[in-house]
Amino acid sequence: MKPGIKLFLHDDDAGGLFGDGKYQLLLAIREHGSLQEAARSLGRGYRKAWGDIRKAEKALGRKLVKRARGGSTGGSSELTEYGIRVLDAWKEYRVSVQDGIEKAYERYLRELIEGGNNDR
Amino acid sequence: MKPGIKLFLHDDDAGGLFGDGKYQLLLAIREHGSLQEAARSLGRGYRKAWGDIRKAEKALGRKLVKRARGGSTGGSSELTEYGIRVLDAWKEYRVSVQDGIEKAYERYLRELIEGGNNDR
DNA sequence: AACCGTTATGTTGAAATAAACATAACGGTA
DNA sequence: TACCGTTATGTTTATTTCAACATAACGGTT
Repeated sequence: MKPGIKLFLHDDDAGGLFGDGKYQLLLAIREHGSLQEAARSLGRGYRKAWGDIRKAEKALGRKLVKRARGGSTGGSSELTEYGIRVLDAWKEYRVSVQDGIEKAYERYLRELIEGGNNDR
Repeated sequence: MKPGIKLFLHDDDAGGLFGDGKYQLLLAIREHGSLQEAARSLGRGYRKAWGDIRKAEKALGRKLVKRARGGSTGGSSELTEYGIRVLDAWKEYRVSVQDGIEKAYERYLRELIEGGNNDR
């Protein structure tokens, strides 16, 4: 039994505009230079991945990925300057929160949840 | 655009063994003395609520709610001693994490996400 | 111009999750 | 014993979410 979290950005109504899933996608795009490859590397299907970054960009009102199609390579995708900044910032945010959670779990819940006396 | 979280306890495979939803349910049970009423007050349907506490109890290996059926009142539900402890601990845990998140958001993301220069 | 791999979308199917419906069991009270 | 409101479950339907399938557009290369 362990504590888990889901982190995301939301805009009142719609949920999940940005989160760990999209973060990982950005990461993979940076690494592979292609949305197709990025999606494949995450086992996620291109269609979904494409829709995800589209949604995130719409929500943030800024482009995260610079995409090109055609050409000898078929096309490519790379992060925009802003995309890189978001990627890096989210990483720090994530780590910071994760750290806080583990400490809080330790302080408030661990003993109660995992603690010994199973009277019933 | 605001930061959100979902907190839960999980056990490797199965997810969502305990979380804010079940926390609120416990809260409502304590307040109303009845699972029926608790569910109704949360607009959740008795069947689901019942299954939820069942699942949580199984996951934690302990009873959270003392239930009785029949009698002049028809029946009743109240928290066990352990249920109360879990309830209170989760509340503190929740608040602590929420607080940490807001600080982390401020530090790492706010300006980037909500910040002015919308060049594109 | 034909080819290739990637981006760009619509559409359809499958799987997980939750809501809705339907009964049965219980046990004080009248 | 009949009644009532609640707990206890099974079952069936609706909703939401994601995977799968299908095509078109693009644009350097050959």
